[in-house]
Formats: sequence, structure tokens, C-alpha cells
Amino acid sequence: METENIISFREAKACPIQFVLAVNDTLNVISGKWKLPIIGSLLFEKRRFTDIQRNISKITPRMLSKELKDLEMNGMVKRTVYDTTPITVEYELTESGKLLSDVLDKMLEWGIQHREATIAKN
Amino acid sequence: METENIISFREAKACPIQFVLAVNDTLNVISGKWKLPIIGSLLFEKRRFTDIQRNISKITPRMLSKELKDLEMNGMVKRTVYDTTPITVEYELTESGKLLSDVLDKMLEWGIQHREATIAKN
DNA sequence: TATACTGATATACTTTTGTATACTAACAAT
DNA sequence: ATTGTTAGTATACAAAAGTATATCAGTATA
Repeated sequence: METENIISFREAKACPIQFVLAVNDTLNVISGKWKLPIIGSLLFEKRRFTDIQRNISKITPRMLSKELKDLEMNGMVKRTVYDTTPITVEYELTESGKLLSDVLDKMLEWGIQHREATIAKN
Repeated sequence: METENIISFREAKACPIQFVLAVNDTLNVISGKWKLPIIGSLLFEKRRFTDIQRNISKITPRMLSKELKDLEMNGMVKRTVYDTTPITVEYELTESGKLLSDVLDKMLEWGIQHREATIAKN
């Protein structure tokens, strides 16, 4: 079995290249026009496909399908199929997905401070 | 004078749409293939154009120039021209730009926890 | 029998983003 | 006179990301 190449927070912080690579991993999980709206939509409740589609009014089924697949592949979202008629499919955030809200909160905090800081300079 | 449409952390958290929009503002500032490497390169010291280019080996001057302009426009980077021969131009993070490291640290932390969480599930 | 619901997929297209490669001005040193 | 340094720009192209629109299978209801 191969040794997993896990890096500690301290190691990554010490090396600029490792730091950028590791942060980039996180960034890639939420990159793309629709990932954040989808995560936002699932942050407080499970939802079904059509439900999400209604919630994010301008998304096409093609994009929703594709982005949900990406999120599932990246361990952000769990997909459950129920054998009803017609079938229903439920999407929900994984534990790790829910934890992302800590990051989003920090981003929100910085975004607000940044807007104030840049407006102040005009 | 118009009223600035500043939203508080509490207000943004309470409304999913405002939340997504505000987080997206932050995300847009660091989006693109080269923004993070550039910010990383400037995180601990000022640097000149050619200096950054050497630091990020695969970036073309076209992209470096473009991304630096974006970052400057967004209030992330300050550009200072020195009238030497040949001229030298120094790039450095603004105060707000430096504060972004708080966000990046959170992303790093989450990224590491997420990698461990998803590997554990195999 | 026709229509509607579920959760998608197929095809073709446009827009955005990034790359490759060559080039510029202004001056200095060789 | 040629070469090197600075900090970029110009042009053309390739690749990635996103959009528009139509369609599918299976079942249920009118």
C-alpha cells in the first residue's frame, strides 16, 4: 500500500508552493458558476433535483446535473435514490460539505471588510 | 450622494441569496488560474514584475500583466513605479490583500480535513 | 389516448479563459 | 553598432466553461 501524501497545516503553511497547492484544492471544489449557489441551496436542508432547479432559477438541467456530479465526486454531496414512482433523488451535503460553511463564513467576513476598505479609499 | 449598499455579516448570513452573492464577491477576487500563485508570491514580500515571473515559472507575461491589473483594480495589490533606468515597478498586497491570508488559512485547514475525510471513506 | 411528472441526457453552439510567440520603447553597457 | 535590461503589449489561436433547446424512459392521472 502506498503512503498517503498527507500534509499537515504547519507543513503547508511553511512552504509557499505547498500552501498554494493545498488552498487550490479547496478552491477547485467550489469553482464554477453554479457550485456556490448549489451548496447554498443545500446548506440548511436536503433537496431533490427539481427542487434545486426551482431554487436556482436560471440554471439549466445540464449544468445542475454536471455540477452535482462534480460535487458528489469530490465528496461534498451525497446522492440518494428512492424507489418511488416517479423516482425521487435526494441530494444533501456530506459532513465535510457542511464544514465548508466555516470557510464560506470567513469569505463573507473578508468580503464585507474588503468592500468597506475599498469604498473608504474613494 | 447615494446610500452605499453595505450589508452586515448578520444580514448576509440570514439571507441565502445575499450570502451567496457576498461570498461570490470574495471568490471572484481570487478566481482564475494564476491569482492564487501571484497572491502567494506577494504574501511575504514586495516583488517586481520580472521577479514574480521568475517565481511562477510557467506564467506568460501576458497573463501576469492581466492578472496583476485585475488584482490592482480589485484593491488587492498596490503598484508603484520607480523612475530608475530601466524603470522598476513594485507590486505589493494592500492591507485588505494581506488580510485575505485569514481566508486562505481557513481554506487550507478545510482542504486538509476534507482530504483526510474523503480518504477515510475508501 | 394524451398529458404531465420525475431526473436527467444529447447535440450544437457561444463565451470566457488561457496559451504561444513575437514584438515594443527607452536607456545602458560592451 | 550590438546586446541586454526593464515592464510590459499585439496578434492569433486553443481549450475550457457555460447556454439553448430538444429529447428520453417510466409511470400516473385526466
